[in-house]
Amino acid sequence: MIKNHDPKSHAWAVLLTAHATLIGKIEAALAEAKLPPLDWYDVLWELEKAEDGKLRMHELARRIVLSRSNLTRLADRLENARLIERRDTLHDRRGYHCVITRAGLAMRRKMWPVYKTEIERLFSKHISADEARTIGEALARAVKTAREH
Amino acid sequence: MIKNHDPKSHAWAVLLTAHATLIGKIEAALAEAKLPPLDWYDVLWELEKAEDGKLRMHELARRIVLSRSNLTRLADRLENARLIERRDTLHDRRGYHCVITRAGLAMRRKMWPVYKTEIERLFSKHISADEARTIGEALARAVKTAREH
DNA sequence: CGTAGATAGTTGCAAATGCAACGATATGCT
DNA sequence: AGCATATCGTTGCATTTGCAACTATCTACG
Repeated sequence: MIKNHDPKSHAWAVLLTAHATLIGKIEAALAEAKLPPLDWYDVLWELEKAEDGKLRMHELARRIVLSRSNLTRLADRLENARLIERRDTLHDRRGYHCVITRAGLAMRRKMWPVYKTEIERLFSKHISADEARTIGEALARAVKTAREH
Repeated sequence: MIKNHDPKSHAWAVLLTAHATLIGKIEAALAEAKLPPLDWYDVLWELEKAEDGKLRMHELARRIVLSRSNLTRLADRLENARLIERRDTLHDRRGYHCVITRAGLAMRRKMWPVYKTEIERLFSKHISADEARTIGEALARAVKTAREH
């Protein structure tokens, strides 16, 4: 099979359509299961992984790759749903800690099987472990340098 | 370096952050250059590639992975900017052809160098041709099967 | 033919997003 | 100490998105 595209542009193009297609399916599966959108999962999971289940707003925004103002409102929604709380920080009165609640932990746990099933069905099933390693390493390099500056 | 993540979940996670990070930078570069957002590029490019520079709405939506209703409004914006036109189809009075205009071709050509530079700077520069092939093939497989059903 | 159901595309409305501006606090420099 | 500057997070506003409902047309089938 002959491709008249250079492999890098092709990879980029496919990355975009893969992202759009798979995210669409995953959001649909979550909605179908009456669960919140993927955004919420990301927040909950980052908090759960973090020391003491808490992070500063700006740090959380950085980790889930979201603008600050958008995180403010995403956090509002999660706080309304009692899945996280905002607590004053001790040493910087400008900011807050986002803290995951017990209900937040439970929700994350409830979302995971649905999410996981979709990742496997749509993604993992179709790629080998070697390919996965290649993808992970290559993209991690790109992200790393994109972030540095 | 030891990872305690399986390579596939890791690849998925990195894919998401890479997408978010790089798209953010690319949109910023386009805005900086006073050019329209990436969406517009996708529409223009699909039309330009298509036979006679035209496609049915639903086909265009499918190719750029966008819901129909969102395409309706994206097309409205492009039509207002005179970059595309909607023309009645001969054989199906329900639908239209989206046709790229001369100005649309020019705009696509104007956006490309900016887009291309960013793809290279943020993506291509950091991956080898082999890695690119692996990424392209693996993700294409995933997209293909995700679309089939 | 005529009707039932599918398909094309648009629209209304509620929710989410992006951007710039803002108040508050922290930091650095003289 | 005192002032300029940077950072933290939020807010207002205009734009974009997502979903369901809707009109119009097409297709299939009795």
